[in-house]
Amino acid sequence: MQETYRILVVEDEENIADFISLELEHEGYQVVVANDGREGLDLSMRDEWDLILLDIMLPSISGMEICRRVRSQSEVPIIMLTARQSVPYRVAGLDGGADDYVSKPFAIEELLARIRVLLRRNRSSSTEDVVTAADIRLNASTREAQRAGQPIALTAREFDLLEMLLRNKNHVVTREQIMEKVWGYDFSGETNVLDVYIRYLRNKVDAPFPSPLIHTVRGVGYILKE
Amino acid sequence: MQETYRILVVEDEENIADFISLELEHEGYQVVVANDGREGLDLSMRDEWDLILLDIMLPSISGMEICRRVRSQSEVPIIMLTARQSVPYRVAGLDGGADDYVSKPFAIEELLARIRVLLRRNRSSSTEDVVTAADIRLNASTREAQRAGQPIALTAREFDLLEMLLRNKNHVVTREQIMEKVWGYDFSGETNVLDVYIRYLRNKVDAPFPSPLIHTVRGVGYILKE
DNA sequence: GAAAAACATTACATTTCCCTTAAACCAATA
DNA sequence: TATTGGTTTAAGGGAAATGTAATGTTTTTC
Repeated sequence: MQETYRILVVEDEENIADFISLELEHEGYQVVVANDGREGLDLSMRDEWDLILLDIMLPSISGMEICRRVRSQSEVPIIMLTARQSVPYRVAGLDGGADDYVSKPFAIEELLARIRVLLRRNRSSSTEDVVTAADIRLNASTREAQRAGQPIALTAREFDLLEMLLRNKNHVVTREQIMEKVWGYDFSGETNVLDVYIRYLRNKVDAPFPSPLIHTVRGVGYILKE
Repeated sequence: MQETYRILVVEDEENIADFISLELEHEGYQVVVANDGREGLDLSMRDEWDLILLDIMLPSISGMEICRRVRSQSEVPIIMLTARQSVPYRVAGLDGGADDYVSKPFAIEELLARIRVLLRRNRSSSTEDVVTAADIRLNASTREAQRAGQPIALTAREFDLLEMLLRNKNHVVTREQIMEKVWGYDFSGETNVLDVYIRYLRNKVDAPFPSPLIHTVRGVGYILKE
């Protein structure tokens, strides 16, 4: 199973953003575009990106500023984009925490190659453990959960349960399997904790959103799917 | 104690090799030059380098070939050097395993910046003396701590605990992990030292500042993040 | 279509976890 | 030995998480 990489493009010039976005999507990446610095900062701070393409010249907040802010709390690869040819800016960008630098106008093939380098690198070294399905995203290393970008507060048990369902997305998991994995082996016989916790999860994960993801398979267990 | 980085320069044009070598040494790097492909291959496979600068056009064996051979058995950062402007060569270089690419003629400052990026990256995985997160700064060798420039007096245990949290910034660490790492393996069962020391730390590290960095993840452990 | 089974829902009791404070312990040093 | 700074234990409290039990609803079975 091939993971789909999520790339954030922060670029105010629309024709360039469109061009990049189109090319990246053609390569099979999942792309989101932010058209100004404020939006870029907001989106980039959510930890759902495998790579960020950042224009250095932006209205409201500069790319350098965004880069610093992101770096303070994440190791996500960042490529700076800029029209400036001047060396000092390149140096500042790289020293400011960016992983690479491409100056406009650039050949799209080179940009794609540099993206491949950074993604390849992170693939092996990253310690983050992110599990996704549909628009749900669990980060096991920070134990944060979100759906459709919205953070969801989960207790330890709720998180474990959702994680289990997520790791078996599109496959039914039996009540027994869940009880063993989430509650531990020798859980005293008659109990309905699972039902209760499924409800807790549904309240938080399904109720506020249009389409439910947690489905019960009567007589067997539960399944998470769209 | 500051580590000295060892850089291998594989470059056949002597005046360029000398120029680069001189600049790198001026920056405090330890430099070895190989003047042709054969020597470059031997050296690059033999010794332990922190980074390799590789000219793509070499007599006897091409830089690309060396790059592939090195990659097959090491993750050492490689920067390709070349006179070619053409994009396909750049792409081939990057996809062939190089981490970065600088085309001649280049500004030395940019080359230096790119070297810093790659060295910085590799260093962060191993254990470093100075650990930072947000506006916190720990120096493990002098055991000094500061936040927002303000020095903070910490006891030995407090320092170890904060260091552990810092080295795992943005990742939850469980109470068990902390107890093992900071208090040692066989710590007698029931105790709440950790809670107490978390409080001490919060008093010194978080309380005097606007935004807290130490967060508890109920049922799991603690996490340091903004 | 009634009874049974499986699951959903709700309120409530209990437990666990963590925070806080103070006091005890311990080792180094004056 | 007295003092001091650092470390650990102990105890109490509060809030959140967890599990129970009773009741309601839906689906299956006979």
